[in-house]
Amino acid sequence: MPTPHYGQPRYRVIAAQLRNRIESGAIPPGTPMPTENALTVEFRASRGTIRRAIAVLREDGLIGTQHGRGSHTNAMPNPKQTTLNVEEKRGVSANAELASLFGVEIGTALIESQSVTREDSRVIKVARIYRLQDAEV
Amino acid sequence: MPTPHYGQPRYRVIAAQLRNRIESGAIPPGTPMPTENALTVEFRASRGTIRRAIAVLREDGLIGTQHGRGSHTNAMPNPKQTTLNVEEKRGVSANAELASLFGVEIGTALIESQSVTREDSRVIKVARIYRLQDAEV
DNA sequence: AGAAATTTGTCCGTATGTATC
DNA sequence: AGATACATACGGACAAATTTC
Repeated sequence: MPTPHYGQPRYRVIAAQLRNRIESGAIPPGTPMPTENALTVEFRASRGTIRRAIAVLREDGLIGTQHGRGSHTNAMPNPKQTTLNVEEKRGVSANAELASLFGVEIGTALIESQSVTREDSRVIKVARIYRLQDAEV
Repeated sequence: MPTPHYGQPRYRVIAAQLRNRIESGAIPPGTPMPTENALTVEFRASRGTIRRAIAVLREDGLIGTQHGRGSHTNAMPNPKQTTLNVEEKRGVSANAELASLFGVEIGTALIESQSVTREDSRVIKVARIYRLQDAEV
């Protein structure tokens, strides 16, 4: 068979279909994936191509694979929806503690960038990062 | 030829040797890597094995590859050495601002975890992450 | 501009090694 | 021990992007 890969290569097309099955819930979290052999039959693709497709899903964290056992869908790390952040920058003066850490005088100008993480609109984490003003992003 | 991969598979051994060449400066940043064909000759390995070794280096960010052109070593993003962190946790009381963000009363106990990033022993970044006490890690 | 050569990308088939059941 | 399933490796073929002539 020739090897024309118009647009998307086969392994990506197969990966997309498998991804669909997982994200749609057809293969629930924690359940085993079909074996490589079964997939070669279903998609009429060589084992190498199937393995590449599986590798894509593994890199994306959708499945895990164990030697001799097989692949299984992962329990999604974020079943709760909308864990997003917003960021905000402002200038602050170094207090005694920060001044000591940075090795500068008290009152030196710092940049504080704050990001807030929410889980279902509830704030669960606030991160503040302090840098000297001269630092390149 | 048989395919015994005692300990490390061939593609990892080859990747390690190439990595050495890059990190030692034998192949300076920004210069082209040997072609896949040249590497198959040098290491007496199949092209597939060579390609896997190259993929390892690419995933590690040491090289870049372009279709039809070849691979080239990357300019290291951090020529400065020792960008490391230390972490430290302590309990704090929510001030007005944090209390407002978390939607709790002023004075509520929070956990502050602080990490300090240094570049050549100089502090360049201080990050503070605040969470509620009930949060799971 | 166009053809040829070079180089990486995809795919197949097969064989063997290694871990698990 | 045997069967099953994933891991590594080889060789060959063709596709696609780039460079060279």
